[in-house]
Amino acid sequence: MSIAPYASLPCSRCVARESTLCASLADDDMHRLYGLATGQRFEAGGLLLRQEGPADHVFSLRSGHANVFRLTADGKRQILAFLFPGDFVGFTSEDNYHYGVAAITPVEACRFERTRLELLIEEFPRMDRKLRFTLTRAMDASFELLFTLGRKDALQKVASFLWYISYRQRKLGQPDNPVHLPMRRADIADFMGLTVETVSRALSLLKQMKAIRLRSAYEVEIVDTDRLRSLAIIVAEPAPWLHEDPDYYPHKD
Amino acid sequence: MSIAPYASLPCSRCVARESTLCASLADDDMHRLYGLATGQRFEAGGLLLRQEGPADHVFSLRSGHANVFRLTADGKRQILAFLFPGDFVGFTSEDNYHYGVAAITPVEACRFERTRLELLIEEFPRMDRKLRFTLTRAMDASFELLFTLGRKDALQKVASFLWYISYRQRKLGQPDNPVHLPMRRADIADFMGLTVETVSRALSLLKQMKAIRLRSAYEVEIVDTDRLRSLAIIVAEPAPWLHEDPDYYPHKD
DNA sequence: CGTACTGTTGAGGGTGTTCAAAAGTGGTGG
DNA sequence: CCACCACTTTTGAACACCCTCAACAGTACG
Repeated sequence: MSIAPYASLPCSRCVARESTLCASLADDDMHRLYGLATGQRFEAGGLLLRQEGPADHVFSLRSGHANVFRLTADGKRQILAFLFPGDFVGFTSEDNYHYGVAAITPVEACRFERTRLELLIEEFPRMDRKLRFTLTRAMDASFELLFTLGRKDALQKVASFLWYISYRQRKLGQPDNPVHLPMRRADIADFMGLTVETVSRALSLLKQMKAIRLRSAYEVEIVDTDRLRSLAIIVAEPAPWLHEDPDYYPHKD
Repeated sequence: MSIAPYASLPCSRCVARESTLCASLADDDMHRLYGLATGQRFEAGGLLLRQEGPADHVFSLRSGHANVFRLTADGKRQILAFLFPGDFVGFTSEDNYHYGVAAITPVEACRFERTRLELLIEEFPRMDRKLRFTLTRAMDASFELLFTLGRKDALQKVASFLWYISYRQRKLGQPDNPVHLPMRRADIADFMGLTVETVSRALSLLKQMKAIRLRSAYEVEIVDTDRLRSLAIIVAEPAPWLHEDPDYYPHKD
């Protein structure tokens, strides 16, 4: 039985090809990973992973945006991360997810069964390494957010957020200046540990300070880059969330 | 040249033997890892890693406690994690550490050069896997902290903190009830995004509620476990409205 | 054009911070 | 052993920032 040529796989034209999971396989091996993938589409609001559900799947985003969130019984929500094309999500050390993942725009994703994926990884140790590097990046990003939540005021938080989204756009090869926000104010608020009103006020203040201009509620133009950066107290460039560039690490594979 | 028998290595009696890095090697291979290790001691306050310094080393804690912190030029500090015996620290995707690591009690640690460690890992792919699992756990813990910082009030934060330390003690095989705090109030405050005064007030309130008793400033007895747990909101209750969703997987293809 | 949802703006109140001082703790030397 | 000192913790009071509640404005969609 002959193997499907790489060029015939959707993977050959997928944004995520160079990211995380997929990037660690050579063209000739891609069909192995593709064979495990279930393509899925979600409407905005659709749930990729359910909080408290069995932790048996992993997703890789091909297009669209999603958020990783955590809810309590009393209705409080904390968004733990925003997912962009190329990101993956679902690895956890728990038996059940302690977070949910919801699409905030229409999403296309590849779903993998974790047990079968782990078997494949065992066959291709390079994947192990790649995943480790990506998780290390995720930890760096998480530290960044921890600092933001713990030690910045509302204005600094919102400035940091805009800076972060701008950065993510650039990492996807898009222009970084008109910042397009795929999420609602409520999402921004739950990400930064604020309320919608405070987020709105902070944006108005940034506008009034002439640091930004609001083309629409979801389209932000950065006018004064220095001002915004100094407000964000960016000690370090926010590490991309679960997204990998050309290997930084000293040892190539 | 003969190989040192495992029993003669300090590793055979080390707390960290079953943790992270070290656990992924068989007894007969331990000398390889040990050969890369530089034993180091730090007094309380000593710096294992310097924020902004070159990211070229990794530490594994054999004894004592440390914190991972981040400072800004204006003096604000956020503690990102507390380290216990068996923990390791130092992997990052950046060229320079965006955090520092300081001993809060006397610390014994093994220091590894990252480049040489990576070479060893390449030889023993099991280490890659083990590190990945450990990093996944670290991400879970980080998510937990993000939720705490973003969506809990002062009392809940301090309750969560006590619960966490109690948990860490249990995981080290120690009794979990008299909670011994190796860190100062300022460390707790900088971990939970509060001030020392607020931490102190929260502890006094917990004492007044008869949830805890303060044997000394650093020795906390949990009197009312249920009360403390419910304040900490440790496990998010399964949100009912999430389980009603008819189609978990909206679109198959 | 009406409806529902989302975002913005305003006013008042609560929680945590800031500033300040007292009380507790540990170490050193007389 | 006590006195003294430096440091940490606790407690108090006033203030600031963000949240809550509320009303209004903007936008999308039928």
